Amino acid sequence: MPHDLLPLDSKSRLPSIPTNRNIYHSTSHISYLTMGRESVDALVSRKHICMKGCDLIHDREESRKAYIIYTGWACSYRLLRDGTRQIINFHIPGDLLGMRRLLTPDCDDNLCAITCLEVGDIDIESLLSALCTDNCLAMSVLWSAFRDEAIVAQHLVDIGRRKPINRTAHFFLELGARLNIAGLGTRAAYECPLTQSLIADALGLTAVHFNRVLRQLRELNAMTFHEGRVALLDSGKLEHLADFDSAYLR
Amino acid sequence: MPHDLLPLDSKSRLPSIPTNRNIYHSTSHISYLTMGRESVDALVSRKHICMKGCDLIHDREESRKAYIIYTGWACSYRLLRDGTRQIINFHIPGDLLGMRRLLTPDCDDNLCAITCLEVGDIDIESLLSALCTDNCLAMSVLWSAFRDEAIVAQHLVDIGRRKPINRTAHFFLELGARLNIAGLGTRAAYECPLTQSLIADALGLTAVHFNRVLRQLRELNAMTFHEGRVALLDSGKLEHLADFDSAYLR
DNA sequence: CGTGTTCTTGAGAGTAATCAAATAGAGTGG
DNA sequence: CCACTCTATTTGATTACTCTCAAGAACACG
Repeated sequence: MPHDLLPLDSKSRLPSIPTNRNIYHSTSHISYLTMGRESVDALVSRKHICMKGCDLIHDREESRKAYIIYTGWACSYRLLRDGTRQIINFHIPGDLLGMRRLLTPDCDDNLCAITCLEVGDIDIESLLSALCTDNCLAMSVLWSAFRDEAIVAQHLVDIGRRKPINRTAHFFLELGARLNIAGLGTRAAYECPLTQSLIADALGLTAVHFNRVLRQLRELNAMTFHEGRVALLDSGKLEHLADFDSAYLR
Repeated sequence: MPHDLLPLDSKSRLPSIPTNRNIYHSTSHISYLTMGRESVDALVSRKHICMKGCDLIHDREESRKAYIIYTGWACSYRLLRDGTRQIINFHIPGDLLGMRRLLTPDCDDNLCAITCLEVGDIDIESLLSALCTDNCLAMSVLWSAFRDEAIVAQHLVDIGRRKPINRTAHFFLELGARLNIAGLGTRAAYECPLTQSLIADALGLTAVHFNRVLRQLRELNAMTFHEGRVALLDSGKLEHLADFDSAYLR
């Protein structure tokens, strides 16, 4: 057993979980996801295609637009002075992008298309005025903001306190759960157009070391990531490594 | 010169910053901070005191309250199965707490009082109904959510890609800037009731190593942290170490 | 068939964690 | 006031891990 594997019995330290939790949750999940979507779609002024590798929003550039992804993957990231990059979040179809520019238009995040991207453009001015009259929309945007914050906070915990192998297991489980909610992929496998280098930059590792971690996971028969396809061979093992619970995604 | 100091000339890689940025920003800052505050205060059903070390919100417990801090410090954190802790954010007077429970009531974050805390209780149900009628309030809550997300994202970049000394410099600058906005502390010094252990848990370091980093900063004559007081001896040096820009806090 | 990118593996260096122990301070009760 | 306890801080020595550098393999693309 590798050193990084947490002992199973330490699970007992977790506080017990109220049984009504999931019921409460699945209802709020469905309503927030669906109720705002129509209002958002109504705001889309035009669709456009963004080629792979292009920045949707570039560092500090004043932008009067937000976006919703129809197809393709994107990521938000920040570049440091020493040339390294930290990826803050990956974005998949259905995600709202650039909402933070609504109120703080000069935030530092860059937004980049990982694959060729089909997005709907949302004009910030009309979004702002729509927020004032459409409560469904406001709640939906608020919900999306809280969800993003939850994902980033989870990501922070991952990088700050988990070892690379646990971090990596968590990453692939979270991504799988998100794709599942978006109707992409199955419980056992999904398409993932990210390079090892991109994921390493999200996990705070070097690409070289991330590659070694992937090998460890492969040798444990826990999962594989090959040619843009993730196969979750043993979700139980992965969930144990990752200490994973998908509740925060809903 | 220590190895961790970034060369000054690498600054040139940063894209240029539009000149109108600060003007735009200071206006939006003032309006969002003030305009929602009255609406929030109107929602406070009662004040209460939370003793140092007590949890305001405990892991997964169903809570129907959010809070606003009047005096004292708190932190949101998550515990891992192996007993380690990651602090997600520190909270100072004026901050809204537990807003995420509004829409996702079972999130994992714990909220703990670091000092004796004086908070205003906000009932989630009345907040939800108020949001539907009061646009000032809705914008204020949204603004607070985006700001929290920005802080956490910044924190993520810090932990993921910056070395401990740069991370630490960034932490103390950010904290100083936030306290300044809240009307606490000066540009050169501020009171900070956190222990080294707490800060280490926020920065993803061990307390031992954080202590060594503090010594490095002291030996550089950049800053000191002693007996609950932070002195920023050389902000220029610190800002250079941290690559810091406070725009995201406004 | 070359060119560039991504992936993979090895070897060595440097950094942060761990383990251990001493010091300093705050608070308590005799 | 002083011994005692508990926590926080400080320092040293050692270990383990992750990064860096380097180079080869696999693959896509024009």
